[in-house]
Amino acid sequence: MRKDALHNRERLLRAARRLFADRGLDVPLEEIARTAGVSIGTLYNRFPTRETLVAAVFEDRVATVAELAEQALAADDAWEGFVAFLTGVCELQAADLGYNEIVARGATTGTDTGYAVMLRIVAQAQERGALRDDVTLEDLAFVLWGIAATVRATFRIAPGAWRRHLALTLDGLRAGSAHPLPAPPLSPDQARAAMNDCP
Amino acid sequence: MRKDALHNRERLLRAARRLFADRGLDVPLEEIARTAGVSIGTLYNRFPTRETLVAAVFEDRVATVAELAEQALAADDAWEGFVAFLTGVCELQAADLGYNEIVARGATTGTDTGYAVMLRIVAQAQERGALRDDVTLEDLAFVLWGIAATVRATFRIAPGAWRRHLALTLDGLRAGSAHPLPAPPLSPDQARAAMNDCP
DNA sequence: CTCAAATTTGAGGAGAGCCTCAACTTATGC
DNA sequence: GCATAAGTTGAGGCTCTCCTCAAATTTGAG
Repeated sequence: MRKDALHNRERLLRAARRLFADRGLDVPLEEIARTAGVSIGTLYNRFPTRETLVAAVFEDRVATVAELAEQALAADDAWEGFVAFLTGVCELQAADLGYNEIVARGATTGTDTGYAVMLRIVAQAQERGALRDDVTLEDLAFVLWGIAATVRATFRIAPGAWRRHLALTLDGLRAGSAHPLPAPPLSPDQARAAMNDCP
Repeated sequence: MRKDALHNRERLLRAARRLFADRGLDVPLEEIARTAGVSIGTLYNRFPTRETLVAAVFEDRVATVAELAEQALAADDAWEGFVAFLTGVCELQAADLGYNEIVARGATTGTDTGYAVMLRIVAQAQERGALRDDVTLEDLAFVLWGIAATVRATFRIAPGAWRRHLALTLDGLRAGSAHPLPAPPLSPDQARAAMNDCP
């Protein structure tokens, strides 16, 4: 790749990172190009679709979440680890509206490795008697999804307000507070499908 | 109002009711007019803005929710009443994607009477020791908001799946399972603002 | 320095929706 | 019936965003 091309790529990523974080994933591509000081044509040269650009911008988050997961699994107290993981994911969302929308569109459960790690977190927390036995990873995904809505809503007005919502939800997830659940859990495929073509 | 005008108004409302329920509030107005067998100009004659149309279509829901609230307040078991109210609101959403989006845009907390009634439900459930003392109506609005996301996602694929999410959440709201909350609650105005200009 | 390959550029076509308004049609009181 | 106010119509202008492509420019190997 030629050096000017690489340079423009960097400028585009910087601009996109900033705009996605502040205004979400639906910023007009033309605006990203303008902010980067580059023409719309160049943007399309480097990133043929919006999706490729989004993927490039949020590439690093995959590693960050994996790291959070490792820490959760290594924690002495299973419940603390579990809470720290969920809190960490929410903090990522609270720091970046774009990442929030990625979660809100179900991309989290999309990656296979991410899925596997989260399964282990749930399993460990349940084995150690911290997390109620009847929840599945899919339940958790929806619960987290709901909190994502609160994170997004309070993004500007009251950063940190989502911590209350998370705390309330966690109190319902503790092993001690379990009451019978009224319906069978969703299969992984069903959950993925539901989140991906959410109206 | 002339009789043909009234007739067209009815046809428009019928079409809008159906399309909003199936596809949400963002259906193109031209499509509503076409479905109603009427021109776009007529739609604009009857309903100058999308908002007036939406308001007319969902007018009846206000009464329905008030009724649910009355039943909740009259219940013998305070917790049962509280649960029935939340369940009822979710069922309304599950039956109508348009109403789901209205809730998801925070219009529920908008009406003053609705607000007052919900305050009474919360207060009563807390006085009778069923609902944990540290939650506010605003907390509840966000929680319900989160569940609305699940209702919307599972709308087609797994109707009823949201009942699990609601049940988990309720287990966190019971008086018995309360652990300290990490942040101060939002004021009513803050909550309203957060929901109304949610990015 | 030269030139071909790589890259950039931005005007413009395409599609979706919103909304208006001047010309036409219909209901209704007299 | 008739006049007229009320109502309907839909083509067309407007805005926004996406995306393409032929012409102009830049890079870097030889």
